[in-house]
Amino acid sequence: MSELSELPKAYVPADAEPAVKQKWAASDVFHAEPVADHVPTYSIVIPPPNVTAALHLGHALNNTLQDVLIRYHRMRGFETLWMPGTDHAGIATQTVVEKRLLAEGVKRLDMGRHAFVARTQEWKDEYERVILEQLAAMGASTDNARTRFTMDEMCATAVQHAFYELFGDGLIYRGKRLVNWDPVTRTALSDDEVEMEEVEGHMWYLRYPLADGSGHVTVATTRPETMLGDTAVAVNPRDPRADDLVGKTVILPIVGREIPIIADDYVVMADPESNDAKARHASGFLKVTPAHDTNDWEIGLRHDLPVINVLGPDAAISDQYGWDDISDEARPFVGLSREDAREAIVTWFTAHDLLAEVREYTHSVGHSYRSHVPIEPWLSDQWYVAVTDDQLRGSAIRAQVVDQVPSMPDGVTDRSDRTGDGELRFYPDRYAKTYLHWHENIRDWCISRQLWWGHQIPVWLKVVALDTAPDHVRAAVADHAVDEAVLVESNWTKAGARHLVRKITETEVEEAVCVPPAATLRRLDREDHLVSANELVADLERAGYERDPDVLDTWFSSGLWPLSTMGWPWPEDYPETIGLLDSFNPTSVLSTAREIITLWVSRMVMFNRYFLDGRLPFDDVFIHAMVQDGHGQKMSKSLGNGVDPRDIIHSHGADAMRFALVQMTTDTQDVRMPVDMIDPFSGQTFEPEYITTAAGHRVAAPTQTSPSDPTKQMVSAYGVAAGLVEPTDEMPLARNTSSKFDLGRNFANKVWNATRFALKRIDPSLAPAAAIDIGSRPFADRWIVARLAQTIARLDRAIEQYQFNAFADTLYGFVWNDVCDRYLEMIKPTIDDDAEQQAILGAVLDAVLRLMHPVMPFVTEALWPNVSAARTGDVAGLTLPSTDLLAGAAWPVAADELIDDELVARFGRADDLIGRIRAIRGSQNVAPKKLIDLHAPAVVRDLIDSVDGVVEVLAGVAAVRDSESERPKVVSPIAFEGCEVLLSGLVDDVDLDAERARLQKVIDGKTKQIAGFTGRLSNEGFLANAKPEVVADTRALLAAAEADLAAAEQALANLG
RNA sequence: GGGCGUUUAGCUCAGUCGGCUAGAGCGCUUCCCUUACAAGGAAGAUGUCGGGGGUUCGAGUCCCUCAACGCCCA
Repeated sequence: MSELSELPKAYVPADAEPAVKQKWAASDVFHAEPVADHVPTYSIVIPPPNVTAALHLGHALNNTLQDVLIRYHRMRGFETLWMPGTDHAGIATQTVVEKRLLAEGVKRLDMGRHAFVARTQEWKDEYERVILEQLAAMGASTDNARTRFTMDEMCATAVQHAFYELFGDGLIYRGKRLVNWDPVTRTALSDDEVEMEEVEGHMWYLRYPLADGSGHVTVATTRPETMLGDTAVAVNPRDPRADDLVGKTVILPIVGREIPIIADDYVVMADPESNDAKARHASGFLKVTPAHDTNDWEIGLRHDLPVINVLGPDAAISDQYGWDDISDEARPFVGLSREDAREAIVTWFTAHDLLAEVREYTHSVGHSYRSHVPIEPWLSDQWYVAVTDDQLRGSAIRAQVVDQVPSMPDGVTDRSDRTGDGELRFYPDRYAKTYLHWHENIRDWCISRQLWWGHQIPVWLKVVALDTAPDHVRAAVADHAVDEAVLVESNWTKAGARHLVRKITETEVEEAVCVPPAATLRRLDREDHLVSANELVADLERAGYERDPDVLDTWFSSGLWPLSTMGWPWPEDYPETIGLLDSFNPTSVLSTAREIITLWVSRMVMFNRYFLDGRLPFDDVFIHAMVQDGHGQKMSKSLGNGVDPRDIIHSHGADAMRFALVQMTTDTQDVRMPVDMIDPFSGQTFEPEYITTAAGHRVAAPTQTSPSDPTKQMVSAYGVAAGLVEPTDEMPLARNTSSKFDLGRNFANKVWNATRFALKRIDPSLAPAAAIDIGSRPFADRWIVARLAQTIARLDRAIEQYQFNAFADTLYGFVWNDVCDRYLEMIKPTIDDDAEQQAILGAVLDAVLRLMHPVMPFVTEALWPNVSAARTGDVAGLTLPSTDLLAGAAWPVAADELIDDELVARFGRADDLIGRIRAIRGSQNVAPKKLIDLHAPAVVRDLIDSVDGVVEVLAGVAAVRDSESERPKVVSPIAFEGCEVLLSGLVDDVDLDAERARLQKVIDGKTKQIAGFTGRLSNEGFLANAKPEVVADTRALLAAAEADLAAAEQALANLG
């Protein structure tokens, strides 16, 4: 017995985890280096968590799954890279920092850009540290030396280079468009940052008088305040009233503007009987406000309508942004918020008897995912990526594997033999459709954000009058319409920049010069090669250019993540990244959540393929479940209902958390996680008080009363996340926990104790000389090795298919049921005197730790030195090379000949017999230690003999006798495989009535079964159509059931 | 409005090619602190597989339909 074997009686994660973490940190086992072509590699880039806040269990789930894949493949011998890092998360981080500052009474605008960015940087530093700590605490085996941040120098170079390339290729353009404007954060949002919410609003019916005084038309609108910007009234050409009215004009009330009535198919005709609420509420006349509604914008384009913007960036009525025919009547409305303006305008219409009607109307309104206020469609200059170009959108679709997307949609060129075409696979299958559908309906991507936190757009702008513009600029825009951009050659391009010009009005031209990153500029073959990046910028600014103040959408930088983290585009500038792209991009798999398919997966595929000649950023995309709280609500940073993984690690240990998360990960279902709290005063677990927020969410009340002492209070994680309370000494933070993790905690403890058992029983001085031929061993040893071999194969298959739940269940069943409940019990009587069995136990346990390691790295690594020290010999065919660290150990390999289905099946029969005996013992309350005798016919005795004492040990049988030659008086009979088996010596006096009742129950059950089988077998259709082996199986089942019935009846008769 | 899912034991969930005599963990009941483990062991009870219809020799599984819930997109 070694010194190491003195393990505590229970596994205490908090005692074991720090030392294990330290061991890993001190080694380079998680570090990956580029390798030669023939060495297999496996790689994942972490979906970089936002530095907005700490991670919750949703992140814990995703990162655990990645770590399982990473650790498994590392053990399989792949050169394995898991690239860690964090995301600056522009708008999200800026919003939380602004909120925090506001609480201190400081406004962003007062503080200035530089100071604000510095403050945000501090926030980022803090949360980056927290997040990396959380990842380490959960055991994530990331290559920490390579940790990146989306705004660090390496990533920033990639972002600027990518922008420069796309700009030069004509795939980035600037244009005046309606954007999704968030008037609170005052930035444009991309389509997928807008959340549609049902709103119980109104439909207002406004009368617009006809200019010729012949009456009026009634328009229906949910947004009366935008009427100030109306430039037409539209009617459907099929509407019977259209013929009369189209061509006439109306006088826009308040404003006095004369606007035309036009015909457009888009207009929904009024139909009070329709199923469609829109048609029921339609008046047939649509007010057209091109500046404030995307559909109206389209109508405006079709009919060449003026665009009159009546709102400012704060969504208040304004005459400063394109409204120049303001009337005296309209002037009082200027400056009103959109809400006040709505009220005022409705009042005005009522007062002038022009409000025909008001109806309740529920409709969807886009809201900012960040500030949660309604989005304002707003006209402004923004940068776009032309993702609808076939080089981007088409390439993203062509990447999909043929069996998931057999044919290309209209307008997309077919797949070719280009690298990456047809190689991208989604798991589960169905998400291939989500991805496809998104790209079918994609629009150009607005990438500018009016923020300070992020990658500032590397473009310098200048507006010049068309007649004073340089000749080459005038010539370039001559043939182009307003808003059509064109690339030109100029002194700036000679210096390495790229130069885009467009008319913004008939008399003005905007020049945009895109400057490459210094590292790119250095390498350019250019005429004016002496100009540095700084000088180029200085020259531009001297020439009157100003840098665009906007920053890029966060997804622009995260879209480059698999490239930028590996040193692209100039790895030689960062020597540690040389060779990474060749070895590890494409990465093996991207693991992420559903909603990320559109936000991120798509962009990574487009960018990676565009910049690396078709190469994919990853081969597989695995979409994992969403973690919900106990009320079925998604856990999210913004809702504040997320559970900090450190809370679970505190209550259950990292391994328990990981195991439970893996075990819950199925293909179809989201994970529901009822959350409890721990009373910091007593340590007691309790169910918190819940409240319903204004938005209708069920969350833990910000303050909670101690269940152990009603005078004491504590604050909830929700309260803190929502900024409603702060923990203090009197009111500490209550940690969360959940009984869902008990399973994992118990499992870790189980393997801990199984190891304790083995260490006590293995004598290292008794080492067998040679590798053990398992065929020469008793049944128990042969069986457990066969089960081990079977288990390895099943685990391999589960990983290959991303079936995490199957992986966990297979592991759990093997370790708990087979190794602990069966094998350890079987060998107890023999192990002390059997050196070979000790060696086999050591090998089995060694393999168990390896198999469990990807899911439960801490407890297995903690036990590893002890188990390694207790290895006294090998089993032939089972490859378990020794290593210092389990994290760097090889995945077990079992030779094919060790898989033995017959052995496993035979044990199944024996175990069935054992179960029946144990049931009798249980029902008669026979003491566990009391041995009984068993009387059986030859066929059963043969089975018992063939498993070498296993039945005797596990069922507490002293002797197996021939039931045909002697029959004891006091017996309990059971039916087994059609034989009557008798047990004696259980009790002094058998309760005959109880025995009869028990047998009668067996008889009833068997009779019912027999009826079922007989029915099936007497059905000619079954005999004719069912597969022969199914018929044979059914016959066998019937025969067995009939034999059991006969045996039970015989036994009943024998009882007298 | 369109799409994708889900509905199986009190709870949380498995159930692959249709062969099922429907499983697991927790919880519950009984017994046991048996020298690895009470975070444990042995045994036990609990099911209209959401409702209805269909295909099939056979449906938890396939099809249609209804209902409820969730997510994504518009």
